[in-house]
Amino acid sequence: MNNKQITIVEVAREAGVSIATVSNVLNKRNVPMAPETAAKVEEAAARLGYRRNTVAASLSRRKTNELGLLLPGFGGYYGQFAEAMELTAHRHGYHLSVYATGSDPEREQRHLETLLERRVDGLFCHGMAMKPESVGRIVRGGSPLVLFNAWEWPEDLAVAAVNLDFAGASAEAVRHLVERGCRTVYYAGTSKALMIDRQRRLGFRREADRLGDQVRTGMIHSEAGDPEEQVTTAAAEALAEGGPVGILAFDDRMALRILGRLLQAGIRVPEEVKLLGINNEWFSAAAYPTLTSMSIPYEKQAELAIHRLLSHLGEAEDGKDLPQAKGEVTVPLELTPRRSTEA
Amino acid sequence: MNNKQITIVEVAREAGVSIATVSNVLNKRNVPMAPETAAKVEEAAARLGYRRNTVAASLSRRKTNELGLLLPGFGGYYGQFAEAMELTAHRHGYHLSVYATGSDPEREQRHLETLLERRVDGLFCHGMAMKPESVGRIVRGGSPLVLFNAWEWPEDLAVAAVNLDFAGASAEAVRHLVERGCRTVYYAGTSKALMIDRQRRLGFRREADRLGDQVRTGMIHSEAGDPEEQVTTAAAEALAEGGPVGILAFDDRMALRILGRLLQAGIRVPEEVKLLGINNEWFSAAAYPTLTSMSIPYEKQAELAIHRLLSHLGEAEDGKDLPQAKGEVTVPLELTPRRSTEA
DNA sequence: TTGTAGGCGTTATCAG
DNA sequence: CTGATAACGCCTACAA
Repeated sequence: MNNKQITIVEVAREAGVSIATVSNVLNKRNVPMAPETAAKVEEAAARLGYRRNTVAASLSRRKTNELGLLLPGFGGYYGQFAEAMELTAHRHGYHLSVYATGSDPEREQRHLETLLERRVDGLFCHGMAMKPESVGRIVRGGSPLVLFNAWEWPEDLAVAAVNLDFAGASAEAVRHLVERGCRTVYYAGTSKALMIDRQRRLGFRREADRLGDQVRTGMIHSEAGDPEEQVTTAAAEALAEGGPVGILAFDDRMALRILGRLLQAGIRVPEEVKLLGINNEWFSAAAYPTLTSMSIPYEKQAELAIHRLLSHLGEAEDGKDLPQAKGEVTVPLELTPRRSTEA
Repeated sequence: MNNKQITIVEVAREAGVSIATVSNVLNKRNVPMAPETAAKVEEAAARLGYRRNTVAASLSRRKTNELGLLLPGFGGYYGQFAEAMELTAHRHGYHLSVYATGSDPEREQRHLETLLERRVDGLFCHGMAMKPESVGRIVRGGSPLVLFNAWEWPEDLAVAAVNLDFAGASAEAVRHLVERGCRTVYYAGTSKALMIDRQRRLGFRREADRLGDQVRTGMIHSEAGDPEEQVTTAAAEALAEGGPVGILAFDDRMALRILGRLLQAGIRVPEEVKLLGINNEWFSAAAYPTLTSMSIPYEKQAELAIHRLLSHLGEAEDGKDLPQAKGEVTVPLELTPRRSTEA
């Protein structure tokens, strides 16, 4: 930070007006004013190379116009989502800063506390690593919080929650596989402790139950070892009793890894095994064969979240008339069929 | 921002001391003090739920302890890099905020201006979309700037530049392919206008020249159409005159796409075509066959950059004795051999 | 239409 | 060791 900072005081002196006038001109406030006065100020500011000091402004206005977003990481889905959030926030006049926690409770806590101390106007958290009670203790009385994919979280902790409908997506995926002729369908997940995995299992199970004995199902999780390995073996065995076999992977990354195993085992996709993932990342269209996936409506998610936060701040732009402005919303994914599940 | 904020004034009243004392104990400043006074303050702060207001502190200290990082996006390499930067910054007592520009000059400019107005203590930019003159005009007199992968940029604009040695990596890749028996080697790039692509071409060409007629080379760019398509056709033709053929892709993403095309065309990797990318992203180890790549020393890059910035701020932690603390550094990549280039 | 003055919440300098 | 008090740079009634 420069020591010889130019302030509105200098600009005022240079322009021969008062600091209030400078402030008004520079912030384009609609106070009546002689055009020449404004011009004088503009020119003086430009000549001096004046740059607004937001920290002073924030302190004075008790508002920072800054938002914070906490994510487990920047890669894949999260990165895409962060960009959508950034854009949406800006469209509403806010600046969004993004941080990664690496799913580490300590890093998460540090970021939370720092942002609260910075008095951000709002906070978005995706996949919290900390326990609800700890979050509550930290966040209480601070900036409002909007959560993502927070099923089973206490209502009063956040002003809203925006959840992706992973359960619905899983169900749709199962249907898709069965419609394509799969008599056996596997879900290859990660840890059963992960909430996003639980949601997928839930939808998978629900649809399996609905389908009854039209289809045999199996669920694989990482607690029992390498899921890619397991599902490949399982699929190979099931194949012996008649195919094709369907596999729903936790996400596209896992789908890609499974694809590698299948090819390595000499199993043909989609002829013998049909495979699909979730997230629709770029490589799903690049892989060979291309991977069917469930895509995520990033813009919608972001718009929903920011709208809720702003409406909480009392800045709802009506007109839009989005669903109820607090509580929990569920956002559906969309099936994007590709070669890996073709008939 | 809450209206009924608890300030050190209330804490001071509650503890029955002055605000100066509160400030001292809360910031653990090493002023001599009665332990009981400190305890009283701590307790009062806890009881009242006091939370430090960094914006006021920043204004007063003329220092924010905040750093900003601008990236084209959050995905892949950039995301990994951002995480390393965040961690490194924290290790040095700073908080790093990350922003994506989408390689859009306007978004980039907005972020730059916002961060400058926020008086961040330092700024990191990776792959600027704006022209040097514009950046100079905006940044002048503001927070110090460290650039990444900024070849041919004016010296005085930034306090330092940390560049990846893509030229060297390309050269090493060519050598690797030739050693593995490739008599024809292609570089599949993107736009020739992209600086990071130019660097790769440079190294590729240099090594090709050095090798003389030991090897035939070809360079492909997106200006002439789909590079994945082109390189696949070219490789198929070259194959007719004897293989194996080597392909160095612009990055792992392109390598994965090319891999898909090759497999689709029935070309065997690595038997007929040997393929390698740059960045060593996660999927390079997941693809089938696994992809050879050049990995990036994220931590080193981050440490170098932050160290330079801090040393510019006069906070160099000596001892370390890193190379000269300003100007340009070049960071080498490291070959990570995998199946796709095996003999 | 423009100027004055009192915050905003902390830090830091000096006396006591 | 502790407590006033003047910055820090800007905003915003309220006055002129």
